[in-house]
Amino acid sequence: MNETAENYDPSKYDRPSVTVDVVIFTLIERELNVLLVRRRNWPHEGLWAIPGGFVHIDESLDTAARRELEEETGVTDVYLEQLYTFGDPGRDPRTRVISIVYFALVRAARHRLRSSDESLDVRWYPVSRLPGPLAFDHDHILATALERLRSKLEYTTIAFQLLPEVFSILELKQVYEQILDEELDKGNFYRKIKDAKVLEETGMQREGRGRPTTLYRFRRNRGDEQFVFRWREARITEEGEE
Amino acid sequence: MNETAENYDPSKYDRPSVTVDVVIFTLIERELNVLLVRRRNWPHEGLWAIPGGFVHIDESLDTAARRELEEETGVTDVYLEQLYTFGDPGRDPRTRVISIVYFALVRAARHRLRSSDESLDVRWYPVSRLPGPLAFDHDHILATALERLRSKLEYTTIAFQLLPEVFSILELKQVYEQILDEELDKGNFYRKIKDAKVLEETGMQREGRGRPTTLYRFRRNRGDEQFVFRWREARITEEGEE
DNA sequence: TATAATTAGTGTAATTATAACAATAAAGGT
DNA sequence: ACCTTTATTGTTATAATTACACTAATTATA
Repeated sequence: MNETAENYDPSKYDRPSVTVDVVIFTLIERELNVLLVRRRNWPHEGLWAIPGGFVHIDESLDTAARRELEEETGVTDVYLEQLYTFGDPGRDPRTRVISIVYFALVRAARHRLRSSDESLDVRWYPVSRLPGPLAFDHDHILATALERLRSKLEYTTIAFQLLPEVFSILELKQVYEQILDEELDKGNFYRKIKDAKVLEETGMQREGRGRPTTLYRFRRNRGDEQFVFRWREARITEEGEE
Repeated sequence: MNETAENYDPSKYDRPSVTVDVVIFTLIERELNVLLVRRRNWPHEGLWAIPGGFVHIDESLDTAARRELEEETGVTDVYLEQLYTFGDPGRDPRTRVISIVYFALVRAARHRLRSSDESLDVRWYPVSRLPGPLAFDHDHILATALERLRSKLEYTTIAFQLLPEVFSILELKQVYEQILDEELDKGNFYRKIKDAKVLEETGMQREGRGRPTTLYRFRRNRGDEQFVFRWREARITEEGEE
């Protein structure tokens, strides 16, 4: 990198602006929702956008993402990973902006949302019912985030990050079904999850009508390390025979 | 993003420098090699580093990566994908530098390499025999790139990008073995590759001692789209029984 | 000319994974 | 008693994975 940094002349090369944006997902009423902010100013005033802001000069990218996330939702302990960096010239009509985009999963949301000076409004939208096209290239960014979420669901345990501390296996199954948009077999799901040994019994039960729901907790490895286990039950479709 | 760009004051926030670095892999004598440049100046003078440079204000990140790649190796038609963005403050002692890192696969390399003003030397190194620790956080970056390469080998066709236009199945198998660092079964490999229908016979053969080698060509989908097929034969190891 | 060497490929069978769906179990409510 | 609800286990067919043995085609060499 920067083999030429020592003879760098700021007037020779303009530096681009660098922002972090965070695609924040949560479940509301069993539906996958994304946090959007409504723009107050030009360009795209009135359109909804993915929240974000400038990277401070002395903070890491991860820290910047966590800060943005907390500023918007107030939540601190969440799953966060870097998604992709978007930097086409012209994606922002004001100036060259390079956005490092993160995606975050927050637990079932009853978070106070705070709209800032620059936004008219902040709210959750179901990903299947967005309020029209988003600002900038944010439709594209959101599509990328959804793709990553679906793909990681199949070989990691990120789904747990969308549920409360304590949950039932049926609730977990519903998360998979909602995000992958397909029905899964009850019996096979139970076995698969149990065999993966990623759950821990809480001893608690939830009662209502019917057999009481046994409640589990996600068994953390150490720190935030993701377990690796492969879900499947969605086969790769082959091209037609020849 | 940039909800605050309209009231942006350049003197209030310093802008970080933005570079693209490119981890360039190739096969030399059946071994996986990476392109490194030797630093001429402070910091880390004399150490080897991953090539890269500043993003021009009017070029996309992909374009910048391709430009860097061509400046270093002269090659133009290669597989390139964005890897990750590294931006910890302090990773470069001179100033805040955010590096968007790409990784590239080039075909068996007999490329003229050009060392620039800022580097003492440019050359390929086998990834298993690097010349000591690399400059900056480049050991970490290289490890990330290798991880991505290995992982994508298992469910995409990127391995083809390391071979010449025309190759034998056994040569392809050797690429997998070299990169995954494990032996694969000959018969199963033949079947798997043939069933995937990603190869096209060239009609050509290569003769030597033994049965003549039939030569294939990678059957492109359209453009650069990667076929998706899953290799496997490396099982996820379970934690010990309980 | 036989046979060793080398690369290419097919056969077979055990094991494991996936998928569909049927059946049983444990509660509370009516 | 039996209906409803959630939690489970059983069963079976099909498909994928793996290991390893075998056949095929050619050139080099003893």
